[in-house]
Formats: sequence, structure tokens, C-alpha cells
Amino acid sequence: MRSTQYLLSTMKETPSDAEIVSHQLMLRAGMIRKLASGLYTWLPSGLRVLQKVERVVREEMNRAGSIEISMPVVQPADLWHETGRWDKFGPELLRIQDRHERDFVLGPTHEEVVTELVRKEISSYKQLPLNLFQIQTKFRDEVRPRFGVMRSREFLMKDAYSFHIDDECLEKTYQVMFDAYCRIFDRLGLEYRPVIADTGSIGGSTSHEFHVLAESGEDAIVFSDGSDYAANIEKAEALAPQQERAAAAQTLELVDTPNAKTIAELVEQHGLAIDKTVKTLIVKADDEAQQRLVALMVRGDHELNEIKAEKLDGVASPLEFASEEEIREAIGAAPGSLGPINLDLPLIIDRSVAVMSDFGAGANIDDKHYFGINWDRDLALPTVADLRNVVEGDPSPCGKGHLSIKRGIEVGHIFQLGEVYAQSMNAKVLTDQGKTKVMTMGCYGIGVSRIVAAAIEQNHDEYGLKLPKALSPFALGIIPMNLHKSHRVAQLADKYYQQALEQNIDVLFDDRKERPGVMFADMELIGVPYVIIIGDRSIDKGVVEVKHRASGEKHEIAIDAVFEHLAQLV
RNA sequence: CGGGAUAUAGCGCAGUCUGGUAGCGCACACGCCUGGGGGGCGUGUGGUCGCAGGUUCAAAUCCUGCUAUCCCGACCA
Repeated sequence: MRSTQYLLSTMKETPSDAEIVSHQLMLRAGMIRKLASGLYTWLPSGLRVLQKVERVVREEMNRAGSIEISMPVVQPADLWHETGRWDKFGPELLRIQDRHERDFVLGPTHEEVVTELVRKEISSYKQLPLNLFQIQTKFRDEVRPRFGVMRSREFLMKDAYSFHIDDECLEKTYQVMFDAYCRIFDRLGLEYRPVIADTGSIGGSTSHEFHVLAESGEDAIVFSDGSDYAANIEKAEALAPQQERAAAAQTLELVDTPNAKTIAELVEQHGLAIDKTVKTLIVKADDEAQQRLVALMVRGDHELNEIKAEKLDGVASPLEFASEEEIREAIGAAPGSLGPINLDLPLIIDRSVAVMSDFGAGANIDDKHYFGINWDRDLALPTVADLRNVVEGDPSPCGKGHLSIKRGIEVGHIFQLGEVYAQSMNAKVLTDQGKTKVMTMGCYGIGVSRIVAAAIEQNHDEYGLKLPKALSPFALGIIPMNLHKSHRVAQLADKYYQQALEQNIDVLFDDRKERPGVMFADMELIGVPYVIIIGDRSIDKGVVEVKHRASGEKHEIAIDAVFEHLAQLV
């Protein structure tokens, strides 16, 4: 490609609405442009990178035995009613109507559509297992799109779905997909980790996420230093504390705390250690429960894990917090003065809270707290459960070592769905016994467009992108010095360009009438891994220079030996 | 959805408080110089100041409403 015939669209200055580095660089390098919040146009350089990711994904999916199809973006609402997700999915599901006022959705995922396909096409166990994938645009009406294509509303995703006669077969395919994902992320040159994950709104049992490690990651993932254990923090169990509860040393005392509405204020104003305080959180109960609200308690320095909470018996799922009015009506006190004593609601406490003694909590009377609370003495020990997020240094749930916490960008997620969708959509086949049986399913997603952003988060420097060669938009750049005045330079540059084209090398020939600094800066910004620099000065010596983006090193290479030299690199 | 901020040329910004003919840098066009790291000089192009109302002789500037975008939060009682 010649620069003069290309849409380079690089920018010197960073647009003010880009926050994280990948978003800034993608704008500056002329990879994407925003059309509206969460909607991006891919410019040529961005599209090149996107397609390189796509290619690796496609190759590895094919290699792993998955078969490519393409399903519609627009899906009839009926299918979503069948699985119940029309009601469950929430406002992220963009609903639209056609001219006949029939309901449709813009597909955020394709379990319904693929199951509809397979239930019609497949009728015998002999046709299983079947693994289908597509690489296609998805739409999710995110609450808060941000960070460019990292969390956009429209995005490119590879989604695969496998169908099996039984769980044993599903588990085999799941492992095949797991391995294929590792190969994909290896080939893309990413630093990543598979972690144990929650299945979330998709449903099912076993699940792993693949995370690219990055400070800007939106997820917290935890690792054991004593084993391979790694999990999303949502899923990591906080083990019960080993130590026994200490004996009561203080008497129960009702204290005026007019200005202590938060744990921080309580600690500061009343000299209470933070691990001698508790937080009482009021959430909605599930529909079958006797009372409309449930109280949950975690230690003052801990965080509630919403995923764990909403899985508890009696707690509404998805988790919903009670409003201030509801709390006042049920308890008679405002948030900020809540606690376990004289609480007329079902109460579930965290394992760490169960071993606390002499602790302080709200009195369920405005502006008052109880200090010196002790279980069994002052009130019976309520239901105990794992309610909190693990923290750095907690013992690992695997039994070996302790946990550390890192940030990750979720780029892949695989699930053993089991019969969830096939059951509700009546997707059955005949077994070798001639009986009907519901198929069991797996599903496997990769965020293709998100990978582009994640790869940049991991591979950049002050000058711009430094993508691994599997991903960089061009493999080779040609920078001529004084192209428009020196025939020798022009001739040689053109010769190299033709040669690169013949060899099918993705080459960017900067034939603009620009100063060298501009050309260097652009090549570095878009991250061209190798650049041939041609000038009269070096031609006089019978050489040209080849510059390596990653190391910054320049080597003089004999004019005729350049492609031989590059053959090993590009 | 709650809180905060912003909206002026393609990009980055000033001007708004204190109303009086819309500015700077970069980019872009042309000319000359320069020619191995975002160069120099000169001449230009480009803006219904987010939208709609209002106040005023006069509004980018003051008032009201709306919209869009970004950030933070949406358990941390």
C-alpha cells in the first residue's frame, strides 16, 4: 500500500474524550472513529488488525473441528420468549419492531437462534456432536459504554455452540475448545490466564474466562501462589476463618453516633477498629420468601460479593438493593444505623462475621450504634454463608497457598450449558436406544474487537503501538528520504515495494512528500514492526537501514540482501 | 439510573466571570527555503460558538429548557 493512496488518518494530538491508552492510540493511529456512544467505524488500519485477529480465531476454530456458519443479527422475539430471556435479559437487550409491529431483538448472543437451527436440522445421535461457530457483529445496549472498543455497544464476537448426546461428550469438546483458546491467545502473543468463572446470565454449570492481564482491566481475578488455581473474584470462595471466635470481653452498650453514617466515620470518630465493625446491607427477598427484604452482613473492611449473595436461598436474583424508603418502612431506621440487634428480617452473615466478638453495628435506631456485640450472648448466631469478595492474602480455596489479585480484560468465555436451552426449546434427538433425549450444549465466546484493544493495552510505548507481528496492520514499512528529489532513492524504494508485493508482504510505502520525522512518527504510531529506510547517504555505502520497532535497533544491510534478511523476520 | 464535567474550525484549546464585528496552536491549500526524527518564512481556506426559546439596541458570553459526549458511582448503610 502506498501512503498517498491510503487513509492513514493519524493524529498528533489525543482527542480529549479518550481515557485509556488503547483507546487513545486507536484514535491517534487512525484505527477507529466514533460514530456515537459505543459505536465505532473501523478505519483501514484498524480493520487490518481486526481481521488478523479474526483470521487466527477462524483458523484455530476450524482446526479444533468447529464449522463456520453465519446467523442473522436481527432475531424474532418469539425465540427469546421460549427461553424466557425476553424477560430475564433486561435493558441490555435492544428490542425493535418491524413495519408490522412484530417484536425483534438485535442479537447480543445467539443461543436461541442456533438451538432453533439445530433442533430442526438434527434428529439423530449419529449427527452429534456438532460444533458451529460464527464471527459476527453483536449488539448489547451497555449501561455505560466506555474505553472505545473495549466496552462498546456494537462489537465483533466469535461465538461457537456445541451440541451433544450427553455431558461426557460435552466435557470432551469443552476441553478441546479450552485448548483451542489457549492456542489462539498464544498465537496472538497475549499475556493471558484462563480462570474459573461464574456463568452469569448465560446459565449452565462449568465455565472458564480467559483474561488478558492489564491494569486497565475491568475484572478482578485472583491467583494462588501455591497452585494453578485462578478464578474471577466473583467466583472465588472465601474460606471460613480458621480461628475460633474470641470470648466476649466487653459489655453490650448503646452509643449515640449522630455523625457516623459510614464505616469510615464510625472508625474515625469512635476509635473502633475497622475489623470490629460490620456492614448491614438490605436486599430484596425472592418472590417465594415470607418477607420482602433480607439483611446481609459483612465485616466493615470487606465487600459484599453480589454473585454469591444472589445465589443464596431467599435472596432475589438478580440482586436488588432495598431503597431507603423500603428500609425505613421495614426497620424504622435509616441506612447508616442498621445492625443485627432487634432486626425483624431474615439475616445472613458472612463467615468472617460469625467469628467476630465485641463488635460494633447499627442499633436499628437512627443515630445509635451498639458496641460490644457478641453472638450467642446478645443474640443467636444467624445463618452463616460465604458472602464476601476474597482479599489479597486470603488462603486459596484450593487449599494450597494464598491469593493475590490482578486486573484482567475478559477476552474469552467458555461454558458448559448443559440442557438449559435445549430443554426450554425442546431440542431433542433419538438415542441409539430409539428414545428421545434433550441435547446437551456448550457455548464458547471470544471478543474479537475487544482483543484488539486488549492487545494494545499490553503492547505499546510512548511512540505508539507495538503489536506482535501476528497483529500489526503492516508487516513492513518503506521510508524513503528525499523521495521526490532523488531518482536513486525513488528507484530503489519502488523496487523494494514491488518486491514486497510479489512476496505477499503487507507493506506500507510512505510515498508522501513528508519530512522524515513525520514518516518515522507515523510508522511508529501504527506499529510497523520493520521499516526499511532508504537515503542517498546509505546508498553511497551500498546499504540501506532496517529498523526494528520493538527493540529500536537499526541495522545496515547490503542493498541486495535486504529481502533475504527480512525473510527470516517478516 | 444518581452525581460531576464538558460542548467554540478536522484535532487540542482560549474567549464566557465583566454582553459590543470569533481567536491561538496543530492540521489543510498555495509559494519559497529546508531535507535522516512531527522544520522555517509568507499568503490563504475553513466556524449558523451543541439545539430551541427568552432577556437586551446588541448574546459564544446572561436566563430557561432540551440534546449529546466524557468521568465517577450504581453494596461499602
